[in-house]
Amino acid sequence: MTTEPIRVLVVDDDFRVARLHASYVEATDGFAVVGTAHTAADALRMAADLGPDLVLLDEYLPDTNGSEILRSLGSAVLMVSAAEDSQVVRQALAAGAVNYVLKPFPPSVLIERLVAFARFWNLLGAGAHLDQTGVDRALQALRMADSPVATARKGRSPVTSEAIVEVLRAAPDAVTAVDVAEATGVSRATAQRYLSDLARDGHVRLTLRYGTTGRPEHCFEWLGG
Amino acid sequence: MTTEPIRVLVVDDDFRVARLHASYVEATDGFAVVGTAHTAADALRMAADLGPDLVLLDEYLPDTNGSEILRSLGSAVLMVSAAEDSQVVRQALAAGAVNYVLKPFPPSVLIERLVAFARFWNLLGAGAHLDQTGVDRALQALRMADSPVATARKGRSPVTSEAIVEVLRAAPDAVTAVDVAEATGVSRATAQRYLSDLARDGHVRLTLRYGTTGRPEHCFEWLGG
DNA sequence: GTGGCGTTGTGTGCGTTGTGCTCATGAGCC
DNA sequence: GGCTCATGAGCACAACGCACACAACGCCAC
Repeated sequence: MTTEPIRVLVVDDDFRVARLHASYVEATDGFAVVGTAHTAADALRMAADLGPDLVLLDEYLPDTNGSEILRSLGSAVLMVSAAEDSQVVRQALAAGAVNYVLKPFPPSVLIERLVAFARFWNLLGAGAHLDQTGVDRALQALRMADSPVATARKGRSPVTSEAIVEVLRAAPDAVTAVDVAEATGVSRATAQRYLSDLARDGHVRLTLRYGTTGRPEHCFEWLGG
Repeated sequence: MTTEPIRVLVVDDDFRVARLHASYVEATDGFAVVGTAHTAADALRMAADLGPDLVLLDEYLPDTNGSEILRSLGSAVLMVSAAEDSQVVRQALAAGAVNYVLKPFPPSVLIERLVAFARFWNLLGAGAHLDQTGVDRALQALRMADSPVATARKGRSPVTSEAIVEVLRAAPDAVTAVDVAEATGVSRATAQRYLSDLARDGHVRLTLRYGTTGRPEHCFEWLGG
């Protein structure tokens, strides 16, 4: 699992912010910061010199906008910006940013997305032949962090969500809704509500237990993240 | 909800394939084909002239590779390619392709992803301010079509259907209902229910094995798609 | 050759069991 | 004190396995 680290170039006009982001990257398993830039010109030069796998790019730079140089960097780009205008976001994502993080953000938001990117990167790094399913799995891994587990979805409580995820993490293998209900103390119906959310967002793998008569029971397995 | 259509440029070296893909695009609500190109040079020129919102790009072009011009097109790119090498796929996705469809594919695969792209596009087109949740929702919409939800028929489970298709894909040649039942864990009756559905919809080829006494056994062979 | 018979796998009604939805209730938050 | 919102109970139905009727072959006697 431990292949060579993903080489990251951090770009932000504010050198303190850049240092902060770099520290987040360094703190994430499988990542290494290879450089830091504060202007678009520097970013382009360093990207060409260092050939990073990923660039953390700010939208607001002193010489030009981040989205202007996005295509010229020659590597994957994760936008980190305070630009909330949807046109700007759409432009950046259409131009090829793999993700878009709005400043300010807690460290976990960036780290989770880095982890997701790493999983995506490694899934496609095996060098083997792929089918459509393999491509889709990789893309889904990339999007896994986009719906945080402690989500603020309608009718769902972050506390309960956290408790259920904790049970799934601790479980050695697949568990049923009833197992989760008993372990957390919530009712079966509530456990199923949260578990089906997690399955829909791809955080857990859903399998069915056959063999007994009656409708098959759902088994949930945590997929990390 | 019906804003102006998404303008698409179709690029494929084979003009028949390009025409086919263009017909898929035209058949999808909210999309309009603004041009067709067969070489990388043409694609670049037409992209600059027409300013499409989305480019359907083939990897294999007579003058250069699709991923080479991916960054220079100035619009969102959906890769349509037969290149199964994971390095190529990773390169293209890192360079900014919003999706990657492996040829050959049934029309539904492309159309579903186009619809997903339209949802993504419109979610970010409102022009309003966004928060992180809004960005994530848009990205999630883009990935919605990537998990092929197999069946919506009454009394059939998508999960079971997926499991059975997986066995059929993995099988080197034709398998019987009992083989599928043992491999997945479902009963023979259930396996036969799903297999006969697949056969009726034309996803598997059904052959009969004679020679032994008794009723001939059905053998199922995956047909791709 | 042909019709009856045994054999083997297929298809379907039925009971069973778990899921997901709706609605009313109790816990927080102004 | 009214409001929202997550939870639990109850219920409709979804999706299995089981068992049996039936279908489609090979075999053999005539």
